[in-house]
Amino acid sequence: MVNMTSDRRGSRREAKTVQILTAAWDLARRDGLAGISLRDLADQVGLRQPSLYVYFASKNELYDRMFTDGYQQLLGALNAQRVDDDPRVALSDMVALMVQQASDDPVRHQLLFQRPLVDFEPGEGSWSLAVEFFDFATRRLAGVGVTDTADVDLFTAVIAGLSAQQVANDPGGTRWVEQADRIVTILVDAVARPASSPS
Amino acid sequence: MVNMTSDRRGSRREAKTVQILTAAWDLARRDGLAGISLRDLADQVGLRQPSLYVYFASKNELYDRMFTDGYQQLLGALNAQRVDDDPRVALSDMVALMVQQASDDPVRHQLLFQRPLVDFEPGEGSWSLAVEFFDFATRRLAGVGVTDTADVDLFTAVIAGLSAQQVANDPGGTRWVEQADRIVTILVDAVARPASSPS
DNA sequence: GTCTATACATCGATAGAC
DNA sequence: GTCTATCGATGTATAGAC
Repeated sequence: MVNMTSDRRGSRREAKTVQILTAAWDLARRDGLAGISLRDLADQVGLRQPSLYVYFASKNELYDRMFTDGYQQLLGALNAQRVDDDPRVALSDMVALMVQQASDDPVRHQLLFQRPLVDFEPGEGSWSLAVEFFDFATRRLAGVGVTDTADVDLFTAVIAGLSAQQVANDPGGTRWVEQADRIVTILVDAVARPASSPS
Repeated sequence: MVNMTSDRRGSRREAKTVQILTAAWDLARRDGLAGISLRDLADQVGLRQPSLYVYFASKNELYDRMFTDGYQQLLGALNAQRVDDDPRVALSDMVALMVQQASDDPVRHQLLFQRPLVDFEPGEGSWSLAVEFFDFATRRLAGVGVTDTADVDLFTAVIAGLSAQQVANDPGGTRWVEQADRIVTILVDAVARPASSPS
């Protein structure tokens, strides 16, 4: 029993799958995630609509592949970023990068962090990447001493808020990206010494 | 020329319109905003699908009415809230109320503050209510001395973030609502005395 | 693996009788 | 103002030939 999907003969199939996935992201950026039509998608990759079912068992499976693909892209960007020696700067860099990523690809941000598709629920395997991402962020927060749930909630809200405003009111820009360092500094200071106790 | 829409004979029509609007919100909460079907909507109000066109010229006009209706609801809640003498507390109260409102009705929050419908663009008249809301928030921020664009951006991001997290991760709860007062205090303090200048 | 053909459902919107 | 009937488009998915 050879593994048919990972040996040499599977490469063509994988390449086509990647091509379809890329076209799906393009269509989602144009028509919205829910607006992806399998006919349009097939046209984009030089296939007839029913032929897509050779590569994906259903539209839901397509969304699932996009979901994992999106997290892989995001984790790739995070891991490619240099980690500053100062944990606070490292956290600020991560927050700025995440807001920047949301600004660069609002549709991906929407699929990963909002719940824009009523019928779509990510499969079990897909969640592992989301967990991996969450662990990454948790470690960065722990680096500056933020471990309490309430404190973590503050930071997740700030990241979500900067991203949401960036996407909704300055798509492609940096208006809220530029606020990342400032607000992280403010929050870290405030959480580090809880009450307003002047030294 | 009498005004047919506001005299006594118009009341039946207005009542039916309100009934349809209420049913539309219910359907949106069940199937999502984009998932509203005019056939389902007609069923809910005891009409046949084509009869809805007596009250709304198109599905887009229905969304437009929901948009203005949503802002009226939100402004109503804000105006009904007691205004604390302390401007900082008044601001905190507003932020907490907005996050609570988002938690109570995520679909309304989605329609008013995100852009979930690709084809829908609010009509001119509808934006006036959005402006009215924005002015309301601006005045509260000015009360604590926040007028610079960058500072205002910080607060709008925080409100958006608390709401987004509340809706996505604790719908119907108060986990992020409870963070409103704390983060407003932190931000007001930080913005009021910009640098970290110990007294 | 790709195709043609098609089933089957649902949608928004319009025409015209009553 | 409400209805029946229907149009025309679009959607996912399947059957079966090649």
